[in-house]
Amino acid sequence: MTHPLLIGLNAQQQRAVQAIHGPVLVLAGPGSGKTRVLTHRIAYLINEVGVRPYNILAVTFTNKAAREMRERIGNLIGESRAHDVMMGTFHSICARWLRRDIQHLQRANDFVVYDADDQQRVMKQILRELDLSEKQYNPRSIHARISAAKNEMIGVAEFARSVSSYFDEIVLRCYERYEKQLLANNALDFDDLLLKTVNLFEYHPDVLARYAERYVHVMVDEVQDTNRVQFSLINQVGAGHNNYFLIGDIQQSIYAWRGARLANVREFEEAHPDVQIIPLEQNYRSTQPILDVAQSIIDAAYDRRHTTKIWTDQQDGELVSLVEAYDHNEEARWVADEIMRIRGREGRSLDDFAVMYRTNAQSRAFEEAMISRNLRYRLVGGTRFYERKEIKDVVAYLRIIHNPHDEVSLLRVINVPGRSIGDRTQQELLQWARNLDVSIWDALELLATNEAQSPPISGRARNAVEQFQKLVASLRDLRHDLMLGELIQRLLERVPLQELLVAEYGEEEGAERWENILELQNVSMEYLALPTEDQLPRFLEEVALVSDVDSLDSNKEREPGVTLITLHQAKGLEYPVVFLAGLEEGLLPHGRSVDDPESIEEERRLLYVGTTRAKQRLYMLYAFKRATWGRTDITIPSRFLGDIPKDLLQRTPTREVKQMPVHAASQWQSSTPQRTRGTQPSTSSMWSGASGPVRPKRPEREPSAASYSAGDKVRHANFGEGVVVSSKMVGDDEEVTVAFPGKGVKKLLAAFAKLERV
DNA sequence: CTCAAATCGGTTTTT
DNA sequence: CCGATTTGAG
Repeated sequence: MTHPLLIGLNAQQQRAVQAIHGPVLVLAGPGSGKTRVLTHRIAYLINEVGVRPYNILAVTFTNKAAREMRERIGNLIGESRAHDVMMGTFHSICARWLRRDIQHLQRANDFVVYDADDQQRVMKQILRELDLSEKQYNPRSIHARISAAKNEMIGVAEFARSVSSYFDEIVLRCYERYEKQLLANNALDFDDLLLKTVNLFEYHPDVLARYAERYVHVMVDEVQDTNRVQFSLINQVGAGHNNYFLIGDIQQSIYAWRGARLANVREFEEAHPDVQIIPLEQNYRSTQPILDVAQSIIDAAYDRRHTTKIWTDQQDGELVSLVEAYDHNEEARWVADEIMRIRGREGRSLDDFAVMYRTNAQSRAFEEAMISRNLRYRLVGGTRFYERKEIKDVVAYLRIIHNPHDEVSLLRVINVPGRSIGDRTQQELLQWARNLDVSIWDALELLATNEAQSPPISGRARNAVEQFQKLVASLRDLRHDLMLGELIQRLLERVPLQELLVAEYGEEEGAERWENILELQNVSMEYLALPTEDQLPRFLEEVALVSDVDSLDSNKEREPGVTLITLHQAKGLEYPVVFLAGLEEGLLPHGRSVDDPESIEEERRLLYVGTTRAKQRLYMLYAFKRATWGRTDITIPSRFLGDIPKDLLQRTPTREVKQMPVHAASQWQSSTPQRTRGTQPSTSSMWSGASGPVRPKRPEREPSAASYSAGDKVRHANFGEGVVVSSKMVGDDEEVTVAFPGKGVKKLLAAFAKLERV
């Protein structure tokens, strides 16, 4: 008799669920139900094998995946039993462990976690102190280098040994200083969360032993995207019991640029000769035509050692559409229109649709098209909630309440709102603190308690600084006694941020940003259940570690909307209808990857990931012209399109035409998809170069006449009366520029802004 | 120190 | 093109 937890699983999946001893490597294609396998396996281990939830460690790629998996396990075997499984991303799990045990590394556990923005601020400060020009040494690239080193577990000392260029010399000096600074601020950056944990385990085997004993089963999803530190961590924690369960898809490896090593998988196999390798090849997600396209893209890969066949029994389905748009705006408009058509015809929810693209910047045109058609959408990525300036300001206050030595946060808000503590004063303070070898906070305290010998500032500035110190100190006094929500309330009462936002951004946007702060306060209510003194630290930790996809919840309450998302973020997700936009040379493959064959191959896999997100319908789009930075260029369709046999695609015109554009049709059909694997882009011969066939010319869309002209007087619901400065047609929409006395000049979409003529 | 004007420069992808 | 940062005047 089949066990209840195995019902509905195929033979390979059952094998994976039941492989309860020793190292297991599951090589799973897209849509093969690996999440399901992981879920059922955990439930099975607990219910049937008698493993305690507490003894299971499962690492997922996003926090969202962990949350959903926990919920599903709860449905299978009961919430209370699912509760104690240790689940999350590498980063969140390491943060939990460090919070508990970092004192073994002589560090306090009230550390704060620095995100990209904070890291950058530290770097800038360091460049300033080292007297290096920011122009010459870009803080981002220096930090990128340090980050890469940390991912490879190369500390300052080892980095020093491998310096081989002048740039490295500079990086080394910054690296040393950067580490010092983070230590002084009692801060860890993203990379430290992993690296310090590995260090902790390395230097303190007794601490490691506790974890290694506890976690009888170590499971890791998306193992192809792990970097060296993460792999070390897996090996450290898993070595005791040797019950590894690693799931991955080599063809979906898209994170080499942040240190992911495919070699981890190979090394794992070599280190464990007894490894069981279980393939999952059946795809339950997509129709055959979609998989055919995906397969043809991956089959053209330069390195075919890993290409495995995936198959489905869903033979029927629409052919994949290939669409050439005139420019990025038409591309977006066409997608929006097609969504409206299909939605009506097939009775679909907006949740069924996703638009995927290579760079975040591409989302803009889609947003505009959705807005003008009143289609609700959900933008994933871009500026995230916790990266918004006003949110970061509040968070910075909370951070110094938690850990006043956090210099980045302190300097961020010391003059927000304006307290007349300008750059000059700040630099003086900083210098003074450095000379005394104390943190800025310590320096402020010295100043406030009048213990200072020769303070660097006096008069008004000094008074302002002391006021600030008192403010923070008084809030700090409350931190253990007040619920997080109340603490934020007190903060907002004493720091007039609302007024500041209105002053800075105007009535409307100021109110919008204030809403964000109130939303933050709302989020803080989720921590009510924790003991009062734990609320703030846990909140700060999560603020730093949430990713944007995490917020893509499956909440039934929310309004349906089209998902706009980057290809990277789309990994692991699926949608009935998918539009892959901007399949052009320079975009996919991205221009930054063209001189490196390995990177090009990663771009290919990225497209593979994109195509395999689609369940029923897939559209691949490129534009004839694309505007970047206001400059419009003629494009070349992505070389990867040339790897798809023509009979797998249907060309779909973007507008009603009597006949297919002659050139486009004949070109496509006459091109023989003979692949010259890896050596040269096969499409280049088809499209680019003077000798190639002429690309279809499309007439410019006839602009319909603008209905407003300069000098017209109009009224707007929010801005009141104004005078039209100019008006132009942007596609189907009229963009009116209106000057509102006292409110400034605004660009408005006529269809949207509901202007009244006066 | 603050404000406005001018200049610069940036786009991969993310935990 | 748009935002962030720098510069110069008050």
